[in-house]
Amino acid sequence: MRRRQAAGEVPGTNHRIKRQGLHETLADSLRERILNGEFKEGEQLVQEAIAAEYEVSRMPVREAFRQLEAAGLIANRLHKGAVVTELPLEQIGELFDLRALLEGEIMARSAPRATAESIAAAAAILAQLEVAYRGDDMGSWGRLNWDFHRSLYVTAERPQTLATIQYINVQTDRYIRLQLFLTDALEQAEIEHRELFRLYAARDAAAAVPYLRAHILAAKEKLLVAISRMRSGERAAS
Amino acid sequence: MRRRQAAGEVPGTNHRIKRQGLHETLADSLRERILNGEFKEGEQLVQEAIAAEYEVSRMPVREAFRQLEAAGLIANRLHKGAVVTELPLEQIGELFDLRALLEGEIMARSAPRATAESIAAAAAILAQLEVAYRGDDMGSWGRLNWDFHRSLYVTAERPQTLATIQYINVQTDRYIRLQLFLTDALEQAEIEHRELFRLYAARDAAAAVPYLRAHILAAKEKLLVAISRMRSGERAAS
DNA sequence: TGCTCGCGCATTGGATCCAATCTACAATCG
DNA sequence: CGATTGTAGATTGGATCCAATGCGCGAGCA
Repeated sequence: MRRRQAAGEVPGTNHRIKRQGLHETLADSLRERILNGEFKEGEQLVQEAIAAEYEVSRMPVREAFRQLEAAGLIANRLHKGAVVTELPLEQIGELFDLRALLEGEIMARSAPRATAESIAAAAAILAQLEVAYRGDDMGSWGRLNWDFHRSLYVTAERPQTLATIQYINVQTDRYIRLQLFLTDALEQAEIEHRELFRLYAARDAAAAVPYLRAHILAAKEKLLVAISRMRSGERAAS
Repeated sequence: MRRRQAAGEVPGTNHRIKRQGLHETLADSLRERILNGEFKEGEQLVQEAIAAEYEVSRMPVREAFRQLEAAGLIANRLHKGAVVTELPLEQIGELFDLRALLEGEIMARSAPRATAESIAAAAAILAQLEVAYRGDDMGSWGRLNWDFHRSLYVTAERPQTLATIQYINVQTDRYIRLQLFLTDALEQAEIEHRELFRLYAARDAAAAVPYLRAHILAAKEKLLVAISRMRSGERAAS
């Protein structure tokens, strides 16, 4: 990228452009690649290599790395490079416990405040989610899954809680996507999503909260089994 | 800092040195200054000015800014500089609600697991805290206050939960320190800390959890009153 | 043969230079 | 006289260069 052409911009068609720095675009791309499992746990990321791949200097890569570090996806060791973080099994489980706690809490407040608009918005995302599901489009499934959950929470008007939940969801996302590869949990998730939406649209917080918690904790159990199998398999292979 | 002398290092006395990059040292210093209220809400931070003040180039400042942005203390607007974030009153309250929820949850697990060592460690920090209190040393009081709370939680062995709590505490810290200036809440906090420690040392989770929650929520109420008074005062003055 | 010291390579951290962009103010035109 | 445009100053974003650090390998010595 020698002379300024900010990624996806086409000068003639600019109606609503992105207005974000190169490093941010980079961070988005790298985050997606980590969450999709392209960069595996423990893998080292070399600034020079990434910079060459995207045809930029190392500078925006450095800044992107800092953002990813703050998001907990990589760890920067002084003068020793960055590695994709690897979470022990208990901590993955702990993240799901946190989600059950926080998402339950926010749902208790958001469901009674559901509006016609918020319900329509959630329905639209759910539809996209099912399309992605049937199309085996795992890349967008991960993002849409979070978008759906989030669409159920916005009416709570709790930005700090939502931000905290989002942070935790980023961490769990890559393991969830991994699980979708390994198990047939997707079908079950689809059913639960539909029920979750139904309860939200009915503004039935008393039913939605325990259902949501069960949804998250069930995903936790399946996931932990899948990961522990996979990891012990890897260990045996190496 | 023309030729390499990493801030606080004295070459002859290196037993356990910090091993951290300049940008990290900078981030620590700037964070402390924001939390202490030296940089007020909404105030703009100019890279060049900070760089000149610390006698470094703008580069480590840029990296430090990114860390602070990730911590939620400043906001970087593209080509428009960084400003210290300002939270609306409701969101400050929300942060305290989150703390009550999460710290209560972790205390329920950590108190029964208290060990002689963890109790001794907490007692030591509590002693330091009271020294800082009597010495009117507000700078270290802020840090010690968090250290004390944290020392009560380590036995829960929930690193992700603890990290989340820490993140939220960083946000609330500057308002707490502000409150200490404005009110006489310190004395009350000291009493509650002592009681909190007593319950933890007795491994009485059933009593400690509600007491802790009440401790946090009481602080919330007092703080919100103090801040709303201060802000309306500022508005009237301007 | 085994251990240690030192040198060289790989990689990151920091400094400096240049480009891009935002703000504000002023000049010009209707 | 007001609106709009152009231009200068300020400030950040990106590129390139240099310094520092960590690591591995091989030479040299006991």
